[in-house]
Amino acid sequence: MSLPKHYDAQAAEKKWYQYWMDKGFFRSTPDEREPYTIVIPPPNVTGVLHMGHMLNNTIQDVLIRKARLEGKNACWVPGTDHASIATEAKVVKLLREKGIKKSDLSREEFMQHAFAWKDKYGGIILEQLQTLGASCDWERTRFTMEPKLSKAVIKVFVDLYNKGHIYRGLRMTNWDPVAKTVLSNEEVIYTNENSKLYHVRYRIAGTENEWLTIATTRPETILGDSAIAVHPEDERYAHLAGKKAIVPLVGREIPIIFDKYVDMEFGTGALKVTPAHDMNDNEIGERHNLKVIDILDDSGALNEAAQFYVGMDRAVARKQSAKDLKAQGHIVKIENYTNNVGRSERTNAVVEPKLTEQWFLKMDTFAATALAAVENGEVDFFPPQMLNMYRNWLTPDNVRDWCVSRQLWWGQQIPAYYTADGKMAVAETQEEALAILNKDGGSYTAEDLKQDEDAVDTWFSSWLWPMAVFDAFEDPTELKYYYPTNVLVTGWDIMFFWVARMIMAGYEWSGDLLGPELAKEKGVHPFKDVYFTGMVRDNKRRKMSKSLGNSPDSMELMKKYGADGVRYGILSCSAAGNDVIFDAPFDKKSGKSLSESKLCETGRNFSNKLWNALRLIKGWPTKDSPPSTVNRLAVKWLDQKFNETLESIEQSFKTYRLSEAVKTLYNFIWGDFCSWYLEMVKPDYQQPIEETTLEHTINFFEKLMTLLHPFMPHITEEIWSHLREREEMDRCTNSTWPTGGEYDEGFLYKVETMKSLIASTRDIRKRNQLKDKETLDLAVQDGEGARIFLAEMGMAETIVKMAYLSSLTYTTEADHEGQGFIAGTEQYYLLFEKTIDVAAEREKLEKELNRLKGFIKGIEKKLSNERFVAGAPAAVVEKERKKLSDGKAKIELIENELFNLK
RNA sequence: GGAGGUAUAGCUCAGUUGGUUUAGAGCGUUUGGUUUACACCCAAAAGGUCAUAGGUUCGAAUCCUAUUAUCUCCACCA
Repeated sequence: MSLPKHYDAQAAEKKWYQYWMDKGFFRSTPDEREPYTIVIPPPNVTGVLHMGHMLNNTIQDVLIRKARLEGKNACWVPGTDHASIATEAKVVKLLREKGIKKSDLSREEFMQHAFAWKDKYGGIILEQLQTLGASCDWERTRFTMEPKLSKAVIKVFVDLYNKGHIYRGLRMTNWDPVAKTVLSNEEVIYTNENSKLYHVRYRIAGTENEWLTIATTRPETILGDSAIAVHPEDERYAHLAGKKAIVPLVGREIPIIFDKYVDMEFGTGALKVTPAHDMNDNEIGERHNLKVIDILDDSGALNEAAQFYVGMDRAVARKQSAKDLKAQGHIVKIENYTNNVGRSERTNAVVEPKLTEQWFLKMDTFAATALAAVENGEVDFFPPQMLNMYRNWLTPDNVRDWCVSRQLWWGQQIPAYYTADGKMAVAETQEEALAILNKDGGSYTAEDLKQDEDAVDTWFSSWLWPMAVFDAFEDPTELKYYYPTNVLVTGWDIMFFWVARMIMAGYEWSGDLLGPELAKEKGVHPFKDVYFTGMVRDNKRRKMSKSLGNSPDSMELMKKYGADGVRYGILSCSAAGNDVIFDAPFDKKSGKSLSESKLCETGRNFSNKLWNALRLIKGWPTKDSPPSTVNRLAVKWLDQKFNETLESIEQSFKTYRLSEAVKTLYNFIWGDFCSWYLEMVKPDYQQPIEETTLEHTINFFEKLMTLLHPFMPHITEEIWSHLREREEMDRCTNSTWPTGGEYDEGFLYKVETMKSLIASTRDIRKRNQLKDKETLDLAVQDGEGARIFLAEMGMAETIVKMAYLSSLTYTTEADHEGQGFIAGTEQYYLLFEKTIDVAAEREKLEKELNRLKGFIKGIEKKLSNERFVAGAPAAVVEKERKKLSDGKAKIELIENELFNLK
């Protein structure tokens, strides 16, 4: 059998993913095993896989695959989110391109278009996740707007309403006067625009020539003024307490009020208050009980209430009013000014603040519950400092009621029904609404009812996700097995929008669904741990985004480096919670990101390294004879080193330090296994290896593949299949996670000393232009330390083999040709004919001597401090003493060497 | 304006409750290599006053305070 020189990731990845799917390895149904559950943060149904998804889903896959290897019932539920605003915007845009206006369509017609579009283009991202190797149970794929999930949303809305948590109220919203609709915050784009700041003077009522000057960018709204506000501590205006001012043009008298909101530094320090047309003015108006005078109609033109310029557009009215104010002597000055103007994403119209009726969810008790859940440790955050941000958001001062209504069609329609005569009922169905309305003898019919036009906020469906994916609101059977989920993996940017709200929902409903006993036993939190990933940024620290073009094409990356290579690349640079700098270079011409990455290249090279280690082993003929001492040492060492490494990896997993875990494995496999172990046991060319040593080697390789499998599933599966003859269900994917064992730190340290000894001989060869293969003699200064060190089984033989020596001998001579060096605490001489550059040699040794002396001085200072010896743990003191004696031994060696150098 | 994070080698980052760390890895750089597994490789080297200034401690990259830089979220810019 001959294996090609390079590993073909493309072919292997496709083959194995199909195999896993065919064998149902990712399928999960409740059984007697311990469950390990993750629900995917549902990506936007119309989205494509970007770097953030890759990071996020690779992490989830690592966790779920590890759990599967540990024999747990691993269940990873995939799905997509309907993302109401983004998707509706896309559909509206698409329809517009076809010449269809949303306003010409009925709700039903629009929804048909939207669903058709979703069916055609939606879900691409799920296929892309499969390319990445995501081991989701695809039979469980859910969508936040599918009928069952929508039903749950409606049920929950009604429940909250009946419990008194939901109310309807007026709220300042962003009004698009062209589309004549309310916009969500996300649909408003703010840019700095040049405008003018008008300083307008108002006459104080009851005076002839006393004025108060305000600054405004919108003089036309003067017609809707209800007050003038100044800061309560502003001495310039203190005398105006209780006075009134006269609004120019209309001549209305308005109070002068004092409010801390006013910035004394800005303009004149006096602010005109127009509660109907400004968010802040509205709040001031509420505090001071001011009249709300709405002077604009739905299209942004002035209405009757304005008295002047009626029917004129606000922009035209602005210029006209400025002209008129000037003519009447009210304009003090006009400045050029740059301010932040919000425009509609859809129509580019300047957004007008407007009061509209919205639905709200009271947050106070929910917020307290969600905060307590994390503070008392029922939910743990990783990294833990994320709790600070969470606390800050959920503190009562910062919590605002959640506006759950959105002026959109793509979403669950709010289950509120109105009658023409102003009655309202909230119910899951129209029939139930009728029943409520007719309870006291009414006689409304279905024709009398009009359902609320708005849809609920997308988050109002996603907050149920961990319960809804198990159809908990219809039948809690599966919930009882899988809930609470083990971990949620998500970005910290949606901590408040999503994470906190899922916790709220979990505490609100899962207790009832699970029943009191189970709820007590398992808890009602939706997940035990939350692992916050960082944002993926480019090498200029900008958030990767489509519009910037700074995100590499994820599919291209996987094509180039293999899914395993990309998984390695993205994981290795992502410590929990820290932002991820993904170093993809830019094309200088276009400024676009190239689909290249050094990190992914490292991952691909790693796959190739593994592949070649396999090729090496497969090429070895075997013989039936007892293992050599070198091979016995190699096996003993790697076995213990494996145990040590496994322990460190387990530790990293416990705290979700996945990048640490994968790097540890990388270093162990590449460095210890390939560069040292395999080189140690490698037979001479075309010579056989002992069967027992080969068997040990294959065992090691197998265990390593299982450890690496969660990170790089395809290559490990491929290698697994070549290592031995396999049954069809005997795959790396469902192999068994290895258990650790004992290791002797002293022994491992000895081997490290051996490694540095060998490295020193290579360094000396290189410095002296000696060929690596040229065999030389090595002499070690005879002494107890050297005798003990070299007495270790196989040690001397391994040094001879790995350092290309002809012999390793003890010496007592002080003077040697060749080059001396220290390894551990022993003095060695690599022997060869050499003219020694005494000056250079002395300089090098003296440098080292000085370093060591400083080192010793520090330790001596420490040890001479009684408080250290008394206060520090005994083990620490002992370690310091060892450091001291080793250091002193080395100093002595160097001083001897210096003495001998003439 | 409110809040939070980050600052360690040229770059990207580790450094887990302060103590075998006068500090590690990968990439990059330099040097050597036609070693029959791998040049997607092998061997080796150089490179850091741990942002700055104080403090706590027997001991600080690690804890505290201030400063500076930088990033993010929330609110807003009359």
